[in-house]
Amino acid sequence: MYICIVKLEQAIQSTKFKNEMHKASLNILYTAWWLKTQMSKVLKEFGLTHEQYNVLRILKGKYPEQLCVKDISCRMIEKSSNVPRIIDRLVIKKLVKRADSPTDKRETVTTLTQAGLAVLAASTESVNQLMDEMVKMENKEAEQLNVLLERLRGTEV
Amino acid sequence: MYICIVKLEQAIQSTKFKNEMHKASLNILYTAWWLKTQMSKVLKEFGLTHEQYNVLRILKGKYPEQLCVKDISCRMIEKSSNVPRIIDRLVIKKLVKRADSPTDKRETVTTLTQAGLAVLAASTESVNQLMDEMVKMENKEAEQLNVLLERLRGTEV
DNA sequence: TTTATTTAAGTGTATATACATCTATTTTTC
DNA sequence: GAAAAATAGATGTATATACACTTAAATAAA
Repeated sequence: MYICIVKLEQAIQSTKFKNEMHKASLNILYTAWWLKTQMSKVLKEFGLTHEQYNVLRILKGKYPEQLCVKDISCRMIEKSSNVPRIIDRLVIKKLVKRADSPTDKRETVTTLTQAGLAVLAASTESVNQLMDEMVKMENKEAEQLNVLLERLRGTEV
Repeated sequence: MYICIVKLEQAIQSTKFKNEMHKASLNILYTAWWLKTQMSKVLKEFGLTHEQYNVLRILKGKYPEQLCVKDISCRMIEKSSNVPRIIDRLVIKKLVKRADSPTDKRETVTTLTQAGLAVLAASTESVNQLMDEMVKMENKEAEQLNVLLERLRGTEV
């Protein structure tokens, strides 16, 4: 058991921020890293990486439908993830199976195996349990956080 | 010019969230990816990666002091970054110089070169400009966001 | 219908992440 | 002061990221 570093200032040993928005952007990057690290520790027990888990969840969302690489890519949180190679590794572990698309010969379609469903169910339970233990936040606060994050991103470039 | 995807639901093509906290965690991961992607586009013009830029900023924070690898590591946003190899690449580009520590023969100390200072100044200006254009957020809102992010992380494990 | 364009996915490379291991020091302990 | 433990950093490997490029197939344009 260890005490988590709470304050950003402690976490990155810095107190000099240009303004609150600058601090917020570092805070988001740090919090994302923290979330991923915590989750990865749990997923490792199931032999999964964070991104492999993400692909399995996406496949589950449409199960038993078969999804092509593009359909998976556009649902990924990190868009630039290299989905074909993540699928390669899931195929080796027999958690998904891949086939040629019947309608478009360019596409390959992927779906969960029974093993994939089982591993996903078990790992999801562990991840949810971790989140419940780790994050003590009121529903109202989480709602507010969602609003602020979308306001932050909500603009044209 | 393109319209950014604002809503998380659109960005990851999903509307099924366990609860607001689950949505918030995905929202943080997505927003962090979005911020890093936007910043990396700017940094690429200076031949820098996001992590190389982070190391340069940390060195600037203590300049002209020389920092050992450990001092840099503990200030990184992503703690597991492999600082020795990031420094390797910055040395090749002649943006930093590395020397043996006079006080501890195990340590190597790193400091910015004049070129490093110049590249950092120019790239920081571009990054700040991007952030100003991209993120339209009131100071009060950013403050609130910081409070919520730290509440999210503020717990024991 | 033939060519041109677009699209889907796979491949290659440099960098980064995550983690384990190794070596050379320094510090601690006896 | 010598042996044990801890620390700093380098190194190796598998996976992921970011981006450019290739190939095959589908679609659009001529």
